[in-house]
Formats: sequence, structure tokens, C-alpha cells
Amino acid sequence: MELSERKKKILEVIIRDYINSAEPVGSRTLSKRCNLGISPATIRNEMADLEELGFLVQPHTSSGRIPTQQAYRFYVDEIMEIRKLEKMIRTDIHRGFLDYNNELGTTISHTAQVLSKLTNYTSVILAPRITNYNCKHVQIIPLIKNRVLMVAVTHEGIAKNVEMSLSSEVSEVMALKLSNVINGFLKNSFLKDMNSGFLDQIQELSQEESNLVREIIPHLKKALFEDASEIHSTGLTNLFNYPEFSDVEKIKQVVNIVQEKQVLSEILTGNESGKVVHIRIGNENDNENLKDFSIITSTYELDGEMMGAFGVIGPTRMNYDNVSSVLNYIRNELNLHISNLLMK
Amino acid sequence: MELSERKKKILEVIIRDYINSAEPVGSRTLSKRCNLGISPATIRNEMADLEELGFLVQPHTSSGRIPTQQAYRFYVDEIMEIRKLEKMIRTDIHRGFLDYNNELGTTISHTAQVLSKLTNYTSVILAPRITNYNCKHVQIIPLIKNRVLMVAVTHEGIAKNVEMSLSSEVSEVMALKLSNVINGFLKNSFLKDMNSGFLDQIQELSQEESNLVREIIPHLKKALFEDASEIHSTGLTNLFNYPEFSDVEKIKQVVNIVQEKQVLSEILTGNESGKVVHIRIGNENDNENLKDFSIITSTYELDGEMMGAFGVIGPTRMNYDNVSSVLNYIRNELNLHISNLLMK
DNA sequence: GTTAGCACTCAATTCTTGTGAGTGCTAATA
DNA sequence: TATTAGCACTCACAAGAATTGAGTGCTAAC
Repeated sequence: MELSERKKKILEVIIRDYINSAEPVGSRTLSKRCNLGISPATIRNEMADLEELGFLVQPHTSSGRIPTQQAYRFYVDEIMEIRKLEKMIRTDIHRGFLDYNNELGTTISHTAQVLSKLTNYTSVILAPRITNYNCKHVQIIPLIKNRVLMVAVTHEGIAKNVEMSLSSEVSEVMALKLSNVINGFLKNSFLKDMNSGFLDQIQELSQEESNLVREIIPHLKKALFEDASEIHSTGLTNLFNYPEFSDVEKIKQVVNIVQEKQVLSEILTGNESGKVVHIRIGNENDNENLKDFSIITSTYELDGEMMGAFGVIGPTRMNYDNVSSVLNYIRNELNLHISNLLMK
Repeated sequence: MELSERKKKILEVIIRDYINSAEPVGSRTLSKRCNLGISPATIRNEMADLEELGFLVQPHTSSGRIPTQQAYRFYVDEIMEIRKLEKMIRTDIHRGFLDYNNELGTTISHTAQVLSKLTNYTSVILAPRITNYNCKHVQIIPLIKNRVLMVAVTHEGIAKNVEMSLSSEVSEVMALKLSNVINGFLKNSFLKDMNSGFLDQIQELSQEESNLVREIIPHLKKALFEDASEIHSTGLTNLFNYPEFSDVEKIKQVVNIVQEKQVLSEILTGNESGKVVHIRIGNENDNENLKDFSIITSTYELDGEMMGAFGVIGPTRMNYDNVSSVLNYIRNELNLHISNLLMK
């Protein structure tokens, strides 16, 4: 799929133009914009070639051309580059983060806001998640009757709540004892290896106590391994301003996606490419509802381990340039900031 | 504002019809539907009167009439009644609640789902809130460095998390001690009366310890008294099917409302009327963005104390009958269910 | 290989016309 | 006096016709 330099240039200009205007691009307008000094007729020939190669389509005969998803993919892979943001914007973002330097939760929702503001699309962000290996400490707190709250804390200092009903009422003293049993195990082993077998090794537990622990463990595992983390989203209405969303059906699609936290979370974490900024265009999305959208995601880390993900949802006619650059920068800022917040 | 029985009847039929069809109602169609045996001409005269009285308007000369907000208010106050739901629906709802009988959180989100499904509008529900007087117990859990998590538990068994940074690192032992100090106070007094003065009465605290408690108290108060409770919403896209929402601007309005958790929470809890089911129609809403919508809310209680609120947002052309009846029934179910879940 | 010229296409816009559901008014009726 | 039939009038809406304009492909000349 080798394109001549000129074809490449023409394709680039068409894509850029279409991303801006959402209008099919014709040869006349193009010849003015593209400073190659070639006439509309020549451009028409080149465009016909590009159409044959699958990069362009005409909404109808005798209209201008619009880029295909293949064209966007080519643009993303071969043409565009992740830019460094303007100095002013960089310092703006940086200062913004400093204002939210106390709370993990507010940092996360602040990030979502910055993202949607800078890109004018819809942003989503997944709060730090609990990983397989990092559960450090749990605490059982009696609520009422046979209901208890379990708080699990990771090595990174992230807490998660699990509420549950047990088979009998739990006193404060009992809660403390149960916590201690589980924590004793966690000191030496990983949560994933925890099964009810370890109880046999502990002599001083009454029948009731070990029953309770047996009830608790599945809840703990489920909460940590299966439950979706909290997810934030802002700028949903940003999308409604784009002409491709004048159709109510399209709006429904995107609203549904953003409300389906579970789906969203899978989308955000599914990055097979291994790239820092991961771009999925239209059909490349597995989710049926996302086939008409593009989504660009990235992740943030702590101490080398992936903690969460964030991204931007927009039309396939997305400003890939800008969004990638923003995501790339935010990623760095977020990493820095979270590490300041949590690291020993 | 005394209307003759006939005028009342005509108005009722017009409103019912318009709520169903969203089409202006004319005298011909009306004379068929309304079994009073009067001719279109007579109806025209009555309609002209009703228009003069402010109950009807014509979108343009020579079209049928549509009800004004004043008409809806009249309908709600003077005509409609809260019905008992059909037996089948009642048992359906009841069984649904039984399936979610273990978790407060799932009960809440289940309620939201039932509401939007039964009404075909958008539902919102406010999770149980922490009230002024019911904080029973707190527990401080060290997270990392100088960060700790505080869990506050109410008498009703509802837990709330607060994360905070303190001025120095907190060990497990220290955390336990701090918890005990605060809990000791809560045993005998209300949280609202807690100020740093009570520390003076406690002799065995080191300087560092009492400093820490002094830092914690404002966080606790803020979290319990000021922070908004969690809020759930479903069925946002239900609204998009109604003809009044074919306009993208309208959609933006409602999406914005539903995303503004803080605003939503104020709307839900603001019930001056003292009625069990509280109806606000169009302009009666304080919030500028809600002027084109109607919202019907109710509350749920535990042991006589208001715990949370829920409601339905829809067009002013809302099926007030049905929604009120549903809310009324759900309220009872929810009260029953939560009391089973939490009461001693 | 490039370009000017030309006939052709087709969505979008504007204008026209017809249709129908609705009205208000007046005069006849019970 | 309240009701109704009759009639002329209004106006949104739909369907069709005419116009416009940005764009195309093709051919022949440069």
C-alpha cells in the first residue's frame, strides 16, 4: 500500500479539511488549500485513484469525497504525529492538577473535565483499580444486625468498600478478630491464593468464626477481581454539537455507551496494541454501539503497574492529532501526580 | 376559578388526549371521544372560554388546542387521583424487590430501573443519606504515608467513606486509638456537638494524637453534613423517543440536568408541599433548565426519618396519573424493604 | 503528465399548489 | 337561552416543479 508523496499529501489535506468542516471535499476547494500548484483536474485524477484504493468515498455521484475509516487509519499510522502541546496549555494543565493535589477522587474527576474541555469530545476515566496482587489489608466493620462493611486497602493506598450480609450478627470484637485472621494471611501470601483451606491452619478459631471467614472470602475476591472500578465521564453534551449527531438515534447510541459503566470499563482497559496512546476507529471497535465512533485511550501507572485508564469518545471524524497529543500529555501529568500522591 | 362540570370534563379529555398523542386536539375529534353528546360547535365555544381562562392555547390560528401548564396543574390538583396499580404490576414490583434483598446499593439501583421501566421516563434516586444525629461509629484505616480512610457508620447501618491527608503518618495502632477517641465521644453525644474542646477532657492523648483528631473532625463533619449522597439515574434515553425531544437543544438540557448530581440532589429533596408525591410542572421548577420539564418526586423513610428521595423527569405533557400512582406504590415498597433490610 | 473546457449529475433550496383539519361567526332551531 | 348547522376563512404540511451550484468524468490540447 505504497502511496506517492503527492497522493499522501492530497489525502492528508482532504482528511484535515473534512475533520474541520464535516463537508465533502471537492477538487476546486482542495486545489486552493493544497499548495502543490496542481490544478483541480489533476487532483480529480488523483482522487479517483485514492477512491479506487479505498481511502475515499463519494456520498453520491458528483459530490466531493470524504475519507473512509481506512483513510483515518492510514492518517493515524503514517501521517500524523503526537505533538508537544503549546507551552501555555501545558502550564495550564499542570497548574490545574496542583489545585487538586489532596484527593485521589477529585484528581480523577478533574482529569475527566480537563480532557473533555481540551478535546471538545466526551471523556471517560477509570478510577484506580485493585489488582490481583496488591491487597494489603482488610478491615471488617459491623453495620447493623448481620450486615458488615469490609474495606480492602491495596499496597498503593487505594480503598474499596464491600457491603455484605453474614449468617450471624457480628460484634465489634468479632469484627476485629475476623480482620486479623485475614490480614494475617495477607502478610505472607497473595489474595488470589486464599481459599478456605488456610483456615485449617488456624487453631484458635471457633466454629462460628471460621464459618464467617469462609463467607467473607468469596465476597472479597469478587469485589477485588470482578467488580468494575468507578468510572467518571464528562462532556457528553459536547458531542451533540457535531453535525453527525443531529440524528437522535446516534445520540441514543452514545448516551447508552456512556451509561453502561461495565462496557465502558472493558473498552478502556482493552488495549492490545501496547502503544501508549491507543486508537480505535469505527469498525475497529468490538462493541456494536461504537461502530460509528472513534475512541482514543491511554493508561496511567504507578510504580510500573497499570492503575487505570482514560480516554475520549468522538465521531470517526475526530481530531486524532490533537486528542492523541492531549492524552499523551495528560498521561504524563497524571502519572507524576498520582505518584506524588501515593508513593512512599 | 370555578369551572362548570362540562368544562371540567372537556378539559380533562383534552389533557388526556394530548398526553397520549402530543397532537393539538380539535373540536371534531373531541366530540367523538367525549361522550357528552354535544356537537363540535358547542365544544368550540367551551374551548374558546377555556382558552380565555388560560387553560388552553393554540399553537397557531386554526389549529387544535393544547393544554397550558396551568391546565396540567388544575388536572393534577382537581381531576386526577392516585390509583391503585393493577394487581399484576403490584406483585411484579414486589417480587422484584425480593430478588434484591441483600444489598442496599443494588436495591437503590433496582428501584431506579423499575421506575424508568414502568413510567417510560427518566428516573433518579438519591441513596440513603447520613443525617445530623445518627452517626454511631467511625473507623480510621491507614492507607499509605499520611493518608487515611475514615468510614462513618450511622445507626441505620449506612456507611460512608472519607479519604484525607493528615499532617503525619498514621500507624495501625494509632489509627485504632484515634477511632476509639472519637467513638468514645459519639457514645454519649451527637456529632454536631463535637468540637475540638472535647479533647481537653481526654488526658491520655499525646500532643500528636490530639492534633490528629483536631484535623479529622472537620473532615468528618463536612462529609456527613455537606456532601451529596450518591445518586442513580436510568432511562435517560427513554425521553428521546418523545416528539418534544426531537430538538437537540432539549436533549442537551435534560442530559445536563441528569449529569449534574448536585443540582439533581437539591431538586429531589426540595419538597415544600409536604405531600407524599410532589409534582412540579414546567415553570414551577426553580432550576432554569427544568422549565420545560415536569418532575414528580417522593421520599422514602426509615423509622419515621427521611432517608432519601426519588423521582421521575419527563415532559410537561407527562402521564401524571400513572407516574404518581407508580411513585406512591414504590414508595411503600421501598419503605417496607429498607426497613426489613436495616431495622433491628 | 497536466490542464482547460464542457456536458452531466444530483443534493439542497425555493416556490407553488393543493389538501385537510381546524377555526370563528352567524343564523336557524329546540 | 343554549345549542347546532352551515359557511367562509386560516394555516401547517406534503408533494411536485424549477433553480442553483458544487462537484464530477471525459476528451482534447498543451
